[in-house]
Amino acid sequence: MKYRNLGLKLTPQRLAILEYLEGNTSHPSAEDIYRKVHNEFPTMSLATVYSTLSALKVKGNVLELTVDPDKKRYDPNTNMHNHLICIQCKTIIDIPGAGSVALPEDLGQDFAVFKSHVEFYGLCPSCKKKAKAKEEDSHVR
Amino acid sequence: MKYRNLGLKLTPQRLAILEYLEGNTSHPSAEDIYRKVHNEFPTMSLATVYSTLSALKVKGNVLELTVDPDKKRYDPNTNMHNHLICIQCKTIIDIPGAGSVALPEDLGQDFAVFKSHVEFYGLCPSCKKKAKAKEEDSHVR
DNA sequence: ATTAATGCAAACACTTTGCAATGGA
DNA sequence: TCCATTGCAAAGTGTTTGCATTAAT
Repeated sequence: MKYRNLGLKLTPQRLAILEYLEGNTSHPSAEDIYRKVHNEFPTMSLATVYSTLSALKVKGNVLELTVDPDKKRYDPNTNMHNHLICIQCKTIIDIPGAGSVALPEDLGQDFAVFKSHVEFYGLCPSCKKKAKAKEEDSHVR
Repeated sequence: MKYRNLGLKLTPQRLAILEYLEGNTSHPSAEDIYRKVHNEFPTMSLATVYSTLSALKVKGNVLELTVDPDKKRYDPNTNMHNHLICIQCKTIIDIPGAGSVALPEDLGQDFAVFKSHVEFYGLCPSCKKKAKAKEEDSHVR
């Protein structure tokens, strides 16, 4: 099975969390994960979610995002990518972008940069469409 | 006086906070601000710090940063700039960078981007120097 | 005189911890 | 069997809120 080599004991709880996370691009919080997995697994506790996330983070199988001012979000996509935060609906959307952004030239010597992460603040496709429709509507009136 | 046009009542507490923030590049947390200002102003309460920060944020005089996983940090520099988080000493350092980073070309139509913020993860000048010294030391041994 | 701001304490939200019981390896 | 993991509850942070008092305008 695909999770065999994680170096973690594969409890049913962990499998349920891993399955929920697999390919998930919704950047769920611990609470989000708990709610979902709790359905199929009523005995699951929130502490277990936190402990599993912590273990996965250490193993490098999950990224802890600090894009939400209220709570940590988790991302099973550990490949380098960026995020757009929709200022309207607050959705967090993956934005491809492999290479690390470069520091301004004159600073390159002073710092060592290992990775970078870009937060775009704007409108997601859905909210952009709505805003455009609203704007056109106001022209007609 | 320079804070007259904020549209806020200028209480001594607020003046003390504004003065502490003026030109400050340390990205302090609410607690940091409280501790400092509490010295010269023993009656100052933490709730007042939070309420003042909230008012300043609304007025656009302070930025609330979400770069620290543990707490919010505040930045009186509201001009567009980026940040480097030193993975060694955890310091947050301003990195110039005016223009908004561009989205990947093929996504430009779907999204609307108003601003962007780059987080660089690496070593600050001081920690880079230390790391280099240590490395050279190990060559000699 | 009005009305917003203060300070305190209580409430809240998120996350971590201690520990006995459980169950993978 | 052994030791990591679970679930629960309690505790720990950071932040917000309610409210009577105070003070800026």
